[in-house]
Amino acid sequence: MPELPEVEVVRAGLEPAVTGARVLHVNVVDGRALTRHDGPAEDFVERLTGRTIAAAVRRGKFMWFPLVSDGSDGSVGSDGSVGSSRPEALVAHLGMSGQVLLGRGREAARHRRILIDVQPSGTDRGGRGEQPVELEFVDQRTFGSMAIDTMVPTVDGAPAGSAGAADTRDPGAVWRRSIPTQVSHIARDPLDPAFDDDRFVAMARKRSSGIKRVLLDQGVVSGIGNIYADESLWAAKLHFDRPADRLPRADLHRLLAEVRSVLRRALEDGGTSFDAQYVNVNGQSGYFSQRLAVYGQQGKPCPRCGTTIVREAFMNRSSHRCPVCQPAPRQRRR
DNA sequence: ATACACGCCTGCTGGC
DNA sequence: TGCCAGCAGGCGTGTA
Repeated sequence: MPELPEVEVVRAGLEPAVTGARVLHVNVVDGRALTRHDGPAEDFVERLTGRTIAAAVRRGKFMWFPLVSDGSDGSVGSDGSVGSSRPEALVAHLGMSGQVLLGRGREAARHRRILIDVQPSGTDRGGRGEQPVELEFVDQRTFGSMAIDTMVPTVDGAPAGSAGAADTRDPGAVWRRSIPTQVSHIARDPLDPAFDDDRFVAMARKRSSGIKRVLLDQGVVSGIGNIYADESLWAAKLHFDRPADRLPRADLHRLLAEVRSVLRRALEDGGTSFDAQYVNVNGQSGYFSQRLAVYGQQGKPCPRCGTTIVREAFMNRSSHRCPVCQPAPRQRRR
């Protein structure tokens, strides 16, 4: 279940391979991987083939790869677009079980959905032509997908997301301040320098639902899924069903700080893996699962107080908490 | 506007 | 031992 740290690991892994690379060939093995693409597979292939990838960007759990036309230097057109046409990007969401693997001549993964062959730029490595690289989009449950989407300017004028080295290398590029249409409704994530803490607190305090529901609402704050929601709430000593509009501002700010701490630690460990479903671009697992305090830890002692962790139903999914550190709210609603 | 159920999908697990 | 219901869960959509 890739959440922000897992997606960022993938983005960072792809960045050196795809930045400046030219798309040589596209093979849609399974059309279900294009559910986010507005058009047939042929259209996807046509609009991607021959394009050059400017960077690898991420906001929350979405990744995208701004496309420039071949030969373009990324210059700004009169309409504010990059290159000669409307700005476009290859958008990718890993869904529940998506992976992007890098390599050449690898044995085909069982749930291979899309293959993209790219020619790395190679110009910064002595000018010697590098071998083509294969991007393999693998997705067991097909909740993930790719698409070619047009981009629109960010509403706040700030960079659209995390772009690794391009954050400092290309701060002024038009694509930095453009976001794919289908990602534009997604809120910034807590690791984004342009994330507005006060705005998050204000939005949360207008919601009568439980705080966990708010954490999982990608329109309020992005990148958090069930695992990191539970971990963050445990760290902040908050029960998942505490009505968000009754939480003191200080608690929400504290929660935000814990969210960031959890996400950063998970990132350091290469993400959370329970099985082979989440891996980096080289097929390797992350190690954060060994540091989980509550998620999947039902029956085990709370790392803080020793009380047995419980698992409960919430929002048609499971929540994990310490009954002592995270007591149920006094007045349950509904 | 917000809240919430549902469908999408495959593979694993637990119960009978 | 074998089978199948239930579960895992992010996101878009539809309905209230």
